[in-house]
Formats: sequence, structure tokens, C-alpha cells
Amino acid sequence: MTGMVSPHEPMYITIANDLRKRIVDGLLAKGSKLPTERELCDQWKVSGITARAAVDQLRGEGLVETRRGKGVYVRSTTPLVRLSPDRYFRPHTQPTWELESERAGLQVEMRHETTKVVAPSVIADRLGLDEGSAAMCTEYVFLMGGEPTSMSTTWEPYALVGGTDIERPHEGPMANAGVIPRFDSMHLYIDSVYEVVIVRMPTPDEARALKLPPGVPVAAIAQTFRTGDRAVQTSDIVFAGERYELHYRMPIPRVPSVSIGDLGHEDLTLP
Amino acid sequence: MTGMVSPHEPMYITIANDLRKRIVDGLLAKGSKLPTERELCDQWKVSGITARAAVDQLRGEGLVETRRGKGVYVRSTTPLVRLSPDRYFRPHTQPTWELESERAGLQVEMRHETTKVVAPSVIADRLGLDEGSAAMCTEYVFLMGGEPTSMSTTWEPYALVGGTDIERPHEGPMANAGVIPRFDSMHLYIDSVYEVVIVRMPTPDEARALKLPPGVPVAAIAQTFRTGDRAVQTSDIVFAGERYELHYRMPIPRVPSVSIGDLGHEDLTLP
DNA sequence: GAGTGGTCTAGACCACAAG
DNA sequence: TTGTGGTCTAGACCACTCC
Repeated sequence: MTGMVSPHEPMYITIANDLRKRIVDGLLAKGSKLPTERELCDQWKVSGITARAAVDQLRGEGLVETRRGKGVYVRSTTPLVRLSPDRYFRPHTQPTWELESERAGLQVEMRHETTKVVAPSVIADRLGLDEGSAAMCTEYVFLMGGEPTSMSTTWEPYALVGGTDIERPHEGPMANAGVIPRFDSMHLYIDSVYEVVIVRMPTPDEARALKLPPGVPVAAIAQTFRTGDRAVQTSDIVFAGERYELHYRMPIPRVPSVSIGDLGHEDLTLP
Repeated sequence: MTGMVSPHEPMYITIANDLRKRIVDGLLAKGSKLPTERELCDQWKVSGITARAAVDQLRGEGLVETRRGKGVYVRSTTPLVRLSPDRYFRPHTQPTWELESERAGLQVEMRHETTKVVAPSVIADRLGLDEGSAAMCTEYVFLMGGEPTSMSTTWEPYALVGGTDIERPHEGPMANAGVIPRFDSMHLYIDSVYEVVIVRMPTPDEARALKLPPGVPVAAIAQTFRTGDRAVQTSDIVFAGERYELHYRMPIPRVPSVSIGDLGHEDLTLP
């Protein structure tokens, strides 16, 4: 009686396919409003729950976003920020996040809080510290255009920074400088960074902190800066998916195992 | 009469919170079965659709997986495969995917098909070719333990490989060798790889091809191999999220802009 | 107040898995 | 055959947004 389009294809899939086609074909532009659920009920002769299932389907694909009391809107999926491959090169007077966000033309804000803690065991492991060692821990929330887009937690060995000018990343003469010039000022010259990226759905806490609509994934990065074999800083970083592009450029040595070494992978526990 | 836990908290959220706690506390182990929807209805005195909403919530968080006719099961979220930072180093007689999957102790299978095509404009752009240039295009599906885990499409300029021993990546003397030794054999020595990673939800096509349960995100990578400034191969790669860890190790030059160059980011259109 | 999405009821039938 | 999740009905009330 309704569509009966194809046997075995649920009605809500049919409706979702129709809406998706209109989105990818550009008939429904980025930011535009979809038919209301009640309009879908009338047009397709289905119950509210079926119309809703169609919208849920598209939301799960990250194509649309629902706004209570307003409607359903086509999401913009264009990444806002490029994390460039030269993000760790010197000169590096501005921290990475600030450079990158300004490149995207967005107002930038950072909230942070530094405390002295006992390093959690996975962190002690990443920093090459003994169990129970102290570390300076800084928690960050980054906002772009007023919206939170990433959060991270950074640990530095207290044995390295305790009692120095850079004990707290955002105080003293190197306040707000990036990690590289901060350690440069201690004559600890960072020469490599190791990153492990995984893709997953956010925890409810992360979804709340990053104001992620349902169905939006995140990239979680475990990052460690080293000078030689010594780890000087490690971080757990969570990015709102679809807002960031991560760029990597890696040289490929002409002969086996030069310069970067052949240390194999690292075992990093991810957030 | 039911839980009445807190005002304003929807019942399905309360149920989802309870189930999530039992999962993260380990009371419900990886792979174990959750209460059936009907059991949840009885235990919480709610209708089926509410019990279902709770399960949908956890599925959207990637915590559980539904199997029709069987039940709801706690997903294992441990990544199966590490893509190591030395994955592009020489010697490189085995292709990357094979090395990495075997490292994970899984049987590996690759399906591929190579055709000569006119390079799509975004691909021509990435390869530095004129519009309408020909390219050799290979489509891959990779399976681990019988399950598809990633898919990719690779393009190489026909002007470079056409009529040579390596025109088709899986035929001839260098059949099934990795991209680096293949081009080595042509005296084209690849010296850098550029990768752009984004995180997003799969398209319905991708979800079907990779057999992804609803709510599982993917990593999409645009990858280009170069010898000097000349691009010799570019790929669009899609990984099932939570099955891969991407590892990167990058040297940080002691002085600005050495060795790797300071070419800035690249504009790569992502799949 | 009118319109929107969010939650919910109390059922029903279907498709699939397993004994 | 029984039990599971998947889809669906025809309503209802609530919370939020905008006028």
C-alpha cells in the first residue's frame, strides 16, 4: 500500500536512500533543512517511528544533524583544520593547535589546567619512568569559533621539568610556547615524534565535552616526543572526527634503516 | 515505579548506562551476551522500543554488536593490526598489508582487479597529470581471517608504467612485490610518502563491502608515493575502524626545513 | 501558540539462528 | 519449534525553538 519498492528492503531504508540521493546530488545543500518527520510520514504513508528510523540512518552515516525543536539539517563534512606534516618542524614559536586553527580562519581558545600527579602506569611506561614516578599533567580543551573540537592530556616527567622554568607549560618565560622550543630552552632538543592513531566512537564523556552529535566518530592519538631515546612528553589526544585532516609526510630511506632507525613499533595504550 | 532514577533522564539512557557500567566493569566480558530485549523489557518494565533504544545507544558507541536471531554481544575493541612506522622502509619485498596482517597472526587474502582508465580529475591532480590522462587503476579488497578489513583503489600514471614489466602490479617479474621494489626495478626510487587521514562514518557501500556493523567508523587515507617531485602512485584506502592502529614516526629536524623539505601541506581530496 | 524533534506505549508480524 | 533481533503501527505526551 505504501511504496512496496522492492521486496525485503525495509521502508525506512528506502526513505533514507531517497534522502541520501537528494543530498549527494546537491538537491539538499549543506546546511539546508530536510522534510520534517511528519512530512515524511505524509509523503511516504508511514508511521512516525519509521520516518524517524530513516533519519536515524542518515544521522548514523554522519550526513545529517538533528536539532531539537528546529529540524533536521544536512551536515557540512568538510574538515575545518589541516594538521600539516610540517607541524613539528622548527621554527616552532607558536603551538601546533594555534597555528593550525588560525590557518583555518577560526578564532581559537584553549583551556588548560596543570597539576602534579603520580603518572598512571601506562603513562609511566610511555615515558620510560618507574612505577609511581611523578609527572606534570596538563589537561586541555581546545575551542574553535567557540566550539570545542579537541581535548588532550599531556604528561612530562617531573624528574625532567620539576623545579625548572618550564615546570608548568603555561607559566614562566616560555609560557605558551610549543613543546619543542620549551625543551630547546632546556637544551633538550626534541628530534622525533611518534604517533599512534586509532578511530573509534567517542565515550559519552567525550561526546559531551566535544559536543558531538550522535554518530560522529573521533580520532584518538597517543603521541610521544623524544630526544634520542628519552621520552620528554607524551599525550593522549582526541579529535572530533570530520573536523580534522591529519597530514603525514615521511621520507623513505634509499637503503635499509638509516637516520630514523629501525626500532620497530611501540606498544602504546590508547585512550 | 521502574527505576525513576533521575528526573529528565530518559529511561533508555538509564538502561544503557547500567549496561555500559556492567561492560566496563568487566561483569559483561568481551564476547559475552547481553540480556535479550525481552528480558530488558521485563526487568525494567519498559516497552520493547525503549529496550531497543538502550541497545541502539550502546551500538552507536561501538560497545556492542547485534546478531539477528542470536542476541546482543559485547564487542572486542582491540585493534588487530598495527601499521608500523617502518612499513615503507626497504627492504620491502613483501607488500605492507601482508607483513602487517601476518604480524597479527591472521590468514590473509587479497582480491584485486586492474584496469586501464582515464584518471578521474582529482586523481590526475594528485598524480600531476593532465586532465584526461590514462592511468592503471587497481581495486583491492583485503581480508584477514576471512573477514574483509580494508579496501583501496590505486592509480599509477600510464605514461610511467604503460608497456613496462610493472604495468600490472600483480603480473610479470615483480608480481605481488610492494610498490617500492616495483618502482626500484624501473630505477624510479621512491623517496617519500604523503598520507592524509580523515575519520568518518562509512558510506553504505563501504559498510557492505567491509561487513561493518552499524555504528563502526572508518579511517580514510589518501596516500601518494613520490620520487623527488614526481608522484608515481596514489591510493584511496579505507580501513575498518577499531581494527587498525596507524603508527607514524617522524624525525624533527634540528634546524628549519632540512631533508624532507618544507613544501607545506598538499590538497588531497579524500574518498 | 504552533511546529519541531525526543521519548514512549502495547502490541504485531517478519527474518534469521539453532536445536 | 522456539527464541532472537528487525521492522512497523497509530497513536500519546514532553522539551525545545521561534514567533
